[in-house]
Amino acid sequence: MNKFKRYTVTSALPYANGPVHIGHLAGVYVPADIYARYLRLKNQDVVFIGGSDEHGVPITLKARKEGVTPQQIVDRYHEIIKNSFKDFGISFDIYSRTSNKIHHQTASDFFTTLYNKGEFIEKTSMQFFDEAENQFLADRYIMGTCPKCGAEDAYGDQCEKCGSSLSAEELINPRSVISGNKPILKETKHWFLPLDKYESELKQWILKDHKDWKANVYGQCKSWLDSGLFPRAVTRDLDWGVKVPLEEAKDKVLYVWFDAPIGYISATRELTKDWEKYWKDKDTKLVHFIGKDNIVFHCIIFPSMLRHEGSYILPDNVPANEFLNLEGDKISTSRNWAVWLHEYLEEFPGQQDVLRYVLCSNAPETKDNDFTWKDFQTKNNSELVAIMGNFINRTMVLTHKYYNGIVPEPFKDTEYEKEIRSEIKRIKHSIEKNIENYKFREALKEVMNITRLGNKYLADTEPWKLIKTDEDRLKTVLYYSIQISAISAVLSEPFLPFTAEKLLKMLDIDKPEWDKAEDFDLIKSGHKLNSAELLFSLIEDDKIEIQIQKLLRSKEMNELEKKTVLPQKDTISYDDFIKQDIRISTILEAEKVPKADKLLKLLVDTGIDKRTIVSGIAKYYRPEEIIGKQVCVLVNLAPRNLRGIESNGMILMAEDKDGSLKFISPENACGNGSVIS
RNA sequence: GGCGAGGUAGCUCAGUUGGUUAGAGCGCAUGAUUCAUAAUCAUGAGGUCGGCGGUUCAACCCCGCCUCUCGCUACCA
Repeated sequence: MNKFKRYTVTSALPYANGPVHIGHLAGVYVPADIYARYLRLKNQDVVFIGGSDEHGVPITLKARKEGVTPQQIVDRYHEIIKNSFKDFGISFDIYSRTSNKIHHQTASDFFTTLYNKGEFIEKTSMQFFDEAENQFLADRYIMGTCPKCGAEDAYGDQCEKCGSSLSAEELINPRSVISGNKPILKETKHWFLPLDKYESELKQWILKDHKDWKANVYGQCKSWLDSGLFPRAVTRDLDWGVKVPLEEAKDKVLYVWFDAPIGYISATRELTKDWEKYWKDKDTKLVHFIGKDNIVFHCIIFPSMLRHEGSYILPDNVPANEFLNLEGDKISTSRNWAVWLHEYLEEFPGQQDVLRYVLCSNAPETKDNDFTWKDFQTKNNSELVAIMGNFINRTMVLTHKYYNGIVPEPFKDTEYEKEIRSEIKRIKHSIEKNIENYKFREALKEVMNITRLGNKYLADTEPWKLIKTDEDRLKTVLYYSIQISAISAVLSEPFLPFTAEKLLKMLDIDKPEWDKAEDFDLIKSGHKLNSAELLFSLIEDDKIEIQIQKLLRSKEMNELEKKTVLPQKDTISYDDFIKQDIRISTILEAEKVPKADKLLKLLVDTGIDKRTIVSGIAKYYRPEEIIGKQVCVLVNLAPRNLRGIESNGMILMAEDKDGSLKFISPENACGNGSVIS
């Protein structure tokens, strides 16, 4: 680890449109914090950077919906996020935000440098423009009728009714979300980062030079690189964000993914005048902690920006984690299926380390993992309390009972003490090696092995018997137990900072350096220990039950949500209705469309003719079970090519709230071609 | 369908360049123990290492096919 003179550690910027939950913590902030705390204990020069990502369209939409400004939205969540991180002990050297002036300046300068070097390519295209509001409309700002399902409230990028991804030009009767007016198409110019040109250097840098990256990270990069990169727009027609520093683009802002990672740099600038050595010196090790959804930005796009700006170093590693699930289901903000950090801090006051411990020991380092409250309780009660808390308590109580809390003078080491010394040394090196390789789960296990070793030591030497038989031996055993306690305070600090602090206070010593934590003289003989307190407390069933009930309520709310029906559509005339020609038809043949997950190719007898229809029902019906079934078919729908097969009509389906589809069939057999009206 | 990551004891996970009886923690069972928040310590039960085939003297590890989970992506009217 001596290859580098200093470290720049960044953690993904949380998006300031909601609070932080355990998924964010387990994936990014807990590991990043452990890493940063460890480096500090090793007396390394380290900056640990965080901040809120405050730009982008979703924030402007949320603001509009609530009738407030985007700034008010981000102010609100920035405060919540920042405070909860602080209370949770995430030890940022700075937690900044991208709506800061210094960030706007930094991002703007960054763009200018790339612009002046001629890195960008410029492209002009037609985009929707709201004349009344005098602004271009992002895809999310346009609504219209979905060309695929006819839903009237499809967005410019996606129809939420049918799930199709769309481009704004496809919408029928597009309207501006802002004014309701019909937008016009207007020419607009944008700047693109030519990732395609960087392909070969990226291949060299990642695929050849960084085989050491985690399998999931390396694999995903390889996948992107192998399938070919394309230029990516770095500007948008919006008014919330960092203004593009060009006269001809004064109504445009930088695309949020372009400005957000620059936020790491801005925050460092805000932190120290010396910021450049953390970003531009070859002797600095840059590490980005992120979740797997961010791999492409941090491994491909941001490094390309850094490299071509010219003066920056590239990340040495990007240890991305997978996702954490909650009680078997995906964590979801919109479904309120989450454990929110700010709520945890209120409901489990003073128990930050329990959550830190559970999230680290079960961190999704190699694959998605599951957080359950039962597991949370077990890990607290039978690991933190029973192993670590218990050993400390035993040591404290014995010392107070036999020597009034005064650390005794050791008599003579036996083979056992020599073993203890070498085992502690091994554990310490193992923790170091694992942290340096981003294996925090394994490192934490070794931390627990320290007090596990202590418990065994006490059981084997039986100091409660020695008091009657061999006091010299007793003094040695207690001395060693106290040293083990002090060592565990140091080596557990990155993982359990609150506990470490409490323990040091009990032992009444200052925080020693990491490298001293293999010497057995952190506390001198004759030193007086403070009174014993419990490091951890048992968590009873009722406390866990409350949390489980809380989640069940979320589930019930979601069920209720499912039962709410869509509002009635606008009134239509009878003439509108009878334009649709719906007939009873019988399915004659059915087969899966190759290379498509959802499609079945059907031959149906409509009474009028026998025709082919392609339908997206493969997830709900198997071909063989639907042959002979009577269904309703919209027969006069314009034909459409799907996967190269012409589909002549549409099978009418009932769609449940969970998205599952069911046929509409006549109660009794009915002649093919019967009209439905 | 394509790509990526996974599928190892009841649960959560390790398994280094293929080499004799596959490991850990928790949980479980039995025994020991009392300094300790019934916590601790010892011992043990429990796995055809997702399935099939191949390479090899030898495969959890390499190759092929299949299957399940997660993510990205394509296809639903």
